[in-house]
Amino acid sequence: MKELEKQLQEKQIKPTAMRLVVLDYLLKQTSAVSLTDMEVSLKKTDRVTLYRTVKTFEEHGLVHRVEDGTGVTKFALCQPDCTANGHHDLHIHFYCTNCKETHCLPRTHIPEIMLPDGYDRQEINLLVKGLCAACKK
Amino acid sequence: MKELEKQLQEKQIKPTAMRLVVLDYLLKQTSAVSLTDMEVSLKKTDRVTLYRTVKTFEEHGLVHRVEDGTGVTKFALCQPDCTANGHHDLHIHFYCTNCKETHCLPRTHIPEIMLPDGYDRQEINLLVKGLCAACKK
DNA sequence: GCAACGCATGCAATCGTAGTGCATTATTTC
DNA sequence: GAAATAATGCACTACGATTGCATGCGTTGC
Repeated sequence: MKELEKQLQEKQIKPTAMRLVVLDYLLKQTSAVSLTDMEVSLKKTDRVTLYRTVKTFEEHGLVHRVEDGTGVTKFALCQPDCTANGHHDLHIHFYCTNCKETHCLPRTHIPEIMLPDGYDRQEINLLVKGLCAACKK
Repeated sequence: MKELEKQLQEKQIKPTAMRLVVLDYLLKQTSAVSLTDMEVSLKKTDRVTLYRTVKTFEEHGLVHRVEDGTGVTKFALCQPDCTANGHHDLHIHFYCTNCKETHCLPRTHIPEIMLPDGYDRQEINLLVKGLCAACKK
């Protein structure tokens, strides 16, 4: 359990009981989760507290927001090199149209994008939809 | 005005008064619009009717859905080669963090994406966030 | 040890968008 | 022109995001 606390403190997040529970939960996930997912899995937790917890995590570079086109915001743990100053999650997000799960594909990288003159890039979001490896079988 | 009707009929959409108004509005836009945008601009229109109108348009390949990470669905006219059988809007969508507008960049194209083994691609969504040409000045 | 402070938590409530059901109106077909 | 079909408008529901406020808890200074 000390390990969890350490992870929070490395990101300058005070390790409260709630936060440890949420971090522990996130570490166990294989796909990005919505607030509702968390709320259902972690009984006895208030939705708003979860909302603020992941918000804190996000602000400190521990989780990143995943937009998968469902209109529901999902969250997943960041790569270790993310900080409060900026996220570096330049990987592909994959939404499976069958199982409805959204996976981070951290081994992938986003190719160079050419923008028209005058456009200034700050962030890139690449979402691929299709069938995941498990559902394709 | 006959021109508008023709555009609808080419996509097998019956040209009603409402639909002509919506198409006319969409043709005048330089960025993707939300239902609320339409509702505000087109007075006297019911939100649900708009909702169903763009849904019809989408099903017939006249408009495509734009996901810009704001959680609000936006719509923009398709390229001419889209049909009811499939959209071919493989261009970049650009969300300006300053003016909050979302532009289609039809001249761009999405580079080849390498997915891990087992993943089956059906659709790609590439969203770039930053400053648009107008806001960068 | 305790008082004061700040931050975290939980509850209630609000807001905005998406979506459905149904009655009414318009349009097409014969 | 009447019947059938499709489109429209209104009422209402569902749900996620978000804020305000009161309470709880942990830390610090004395």
